[in-house]
Amino acid sequence: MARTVDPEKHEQRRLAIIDAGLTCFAELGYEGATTARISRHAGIGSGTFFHYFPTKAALLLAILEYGTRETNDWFAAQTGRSDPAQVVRDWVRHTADDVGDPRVPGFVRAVGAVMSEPAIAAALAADDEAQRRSLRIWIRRAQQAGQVRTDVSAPTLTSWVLLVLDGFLGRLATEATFTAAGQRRMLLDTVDRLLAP
Amino acid sequence: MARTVDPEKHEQRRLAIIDAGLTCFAELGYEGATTARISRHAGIGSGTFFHYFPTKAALLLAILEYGTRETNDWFAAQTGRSDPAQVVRDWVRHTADDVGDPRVPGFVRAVGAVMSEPAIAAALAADDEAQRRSLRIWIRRAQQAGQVRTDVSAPTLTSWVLLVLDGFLGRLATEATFTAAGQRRMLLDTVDRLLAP
Amino acid sequence: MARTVDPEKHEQRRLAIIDAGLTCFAELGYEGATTARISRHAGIGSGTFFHYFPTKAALLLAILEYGTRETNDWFAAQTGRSDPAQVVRDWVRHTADDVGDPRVPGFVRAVGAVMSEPAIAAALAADDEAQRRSLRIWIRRAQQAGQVRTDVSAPTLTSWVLLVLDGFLGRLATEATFTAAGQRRMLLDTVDRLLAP
Amino acid sequence: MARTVDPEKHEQRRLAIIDAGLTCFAELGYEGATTARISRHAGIGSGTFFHYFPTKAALLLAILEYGTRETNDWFAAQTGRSDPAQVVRDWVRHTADDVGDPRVPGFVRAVGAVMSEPAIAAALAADDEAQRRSLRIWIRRAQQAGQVRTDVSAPTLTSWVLLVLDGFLGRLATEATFTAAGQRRMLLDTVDRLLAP
DNA sequence: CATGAATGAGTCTTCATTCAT
DNA sequence: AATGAATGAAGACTCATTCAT
Repeated sequence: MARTVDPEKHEQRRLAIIDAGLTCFAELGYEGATTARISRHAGIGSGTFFHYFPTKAALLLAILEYGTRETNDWFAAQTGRSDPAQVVRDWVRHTADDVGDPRVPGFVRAVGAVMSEPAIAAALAADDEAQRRSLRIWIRRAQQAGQVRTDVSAPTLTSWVLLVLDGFLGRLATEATFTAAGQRRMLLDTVDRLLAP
Repeated sequence: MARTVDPEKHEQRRLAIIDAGLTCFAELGYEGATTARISRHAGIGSGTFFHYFPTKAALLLAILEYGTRETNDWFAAQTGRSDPAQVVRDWVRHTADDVGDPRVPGFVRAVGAVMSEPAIAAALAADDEAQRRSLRIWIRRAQQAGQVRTDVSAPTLTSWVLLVLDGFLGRLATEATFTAAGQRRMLLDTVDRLLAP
Repeated sequence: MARTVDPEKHEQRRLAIIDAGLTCFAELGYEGATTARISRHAGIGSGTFFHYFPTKAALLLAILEYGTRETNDWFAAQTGRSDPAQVVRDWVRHTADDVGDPRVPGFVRAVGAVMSEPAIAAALAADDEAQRRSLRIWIRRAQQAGQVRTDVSAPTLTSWVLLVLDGFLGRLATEATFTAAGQRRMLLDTVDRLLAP
Repeated sequence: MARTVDPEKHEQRRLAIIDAGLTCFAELGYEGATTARISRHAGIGSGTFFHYFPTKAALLLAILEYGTRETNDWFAAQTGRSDPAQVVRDWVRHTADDVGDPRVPGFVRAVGAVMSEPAIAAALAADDEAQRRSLRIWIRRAQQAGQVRTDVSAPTLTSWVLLVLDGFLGRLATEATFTAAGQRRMLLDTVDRLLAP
């Protein structure tokens, strides 16, 4: 009996749709990116889309979860490292690399507009929470190691590191001359200044 | 011949629509905020909206221009001051006050997603440019006065101050516990650290 | 006690609106001609329109009735003439002159599209009937005088004269090179051929 | 991979919409015929309409082009005939048959009012030009064969034959007692009189 | 499973008409 | 009487989602 489903091909297509969604959302915004256009971009029929995602919002959710998982994976890989301040710096660097993908800033802006949907707001919050939780751990350790200022609580410092990364993303989307590569050193310097004891 | 227009009432209503637009855009996003809902919120009929703004996009533009004008007015009022670093700090404080209006962060996110419309993208760029141009002048003066570091060019420093303010706005929208009032001191401290020689 | 109404001015304005309506309907079609535009064209406020005509359709009706009255007046002025065939020819010539006004063909086309409104269909029928009734009398007399063929009934011949005039109007609207002045002689010749015994 | 399109059914439906459009435009005028009503008449959903025609104007255009193509086909089928005057008469008869469809006069009137749309004006002009061009050829041949008068140029005679046909259509729409069948003989006689040397 | 045609709810926008001044 | 701001009903068109093939 032949397998009618090829799980590998299925996953491949799923990723193709996620990729197309990232691109289209970034270029056109959430509402501007029609399921038909995303489907065409992914090389599938307009009805096939709904074999992979029950709704358009579900695709957005999947993209967000994908990002959350990557965050978790990255931090999981740092387990056991001994220089906490360096882990924080590495995370900043890692994020700066991620947003080298020119679609990311556009995507983030696109998503910002759909927070009326509770499911999406929840996913965004979960994504943020994932970053904050992991990062906070290392910041606290860095404080305990005397590498980072202690006049401000670890949760607050964490928010401020994320704040700088958020702003970094925003500038990339706003100023044409502001590039991830060109401003990377300044980014690290700014975070250092923010955290310096 | 009786005058049928009461210019005062007209301006009042125009402002009411702008206010309703700000609220609705912030809560529902640009696409989510229907003209019908904005009209209801402003207490006018659905057709009346179009007596004040020819299109929905024009309302958004008007809100943006309103903000740009306020920026220009604020900087115009600083002319002649002698402590440039203090002007920069005052601007940061002023911005922090503005975003005390809880609608502002939501609005900014909402708008970020509509950059497909060239007219809106242009208005956003103009708004950003207005801030950057004025702020840069004072930052340069602060550099010349030795109040601010000179290892980074004034335009870049300007971008980074705006980056912090952008990120500040973003955090307000993302983290429920992150409030403008509570983080105001930290904001000023961060900008000080960013600019310190 | 001052007269608040100046009947002369009132009639003047009424005619101005009728004229503006003729122009706008001709240029833009019935639906395309908004009451606002007609009012502006007539030099009055958009609300004033409705002091003179209760609805937009009523304006169209008034224009049609104006034409009907002119037709009746013209025929009334021919009473007592002794050469019936010449009266018919004069009517044709008179009509050709009327449609020299370049708005007339456009207006007729515009009106053709609104026959769904029963009131307008009735007015158009009345206008046509007015022409047919008067013209038929003279055609019958011309038959009795042996000036016009008798193998076809007077009512039918009347319809065919009107048919040629209708077609004349249509060509003016369709062919740019077909002008009232240039085709006038041909028009009379064609009617002569149509009626020749 | 299953074919999801049945081209036959697609064409069938397209024709159903064209037919419904013809009926609705004729009865209600261009503006009066809403896409919703046309869709209901064609037995399809209101959104389906736009799978077949991108705009309402495009439907009108399609109907007009359909007529133009029929005209061209008819004349193409006459190639090689030896009695040019008879071809002209046949064309007149053919047209009279076409307008036996009681929707045609209404449709023509309806369309006359939409000449503000340049695309539609162009299609109407193209349709007229198609008729004129083909008809002119045969009229010129008839002149050369001595069957038709030569005191008037072929283009002008062509316009006048079309004028009579236009007027015929108009009368059908205006006078209830004027029928295509009843006036057919008179139509041919009138054209004969118009063209007689 | 894949497809794309079909659907209709929902959007922005227009405009005849009303009415307070 | 004149004005033009206000109104809301209605229309063209879009698009997420369904379903027969």
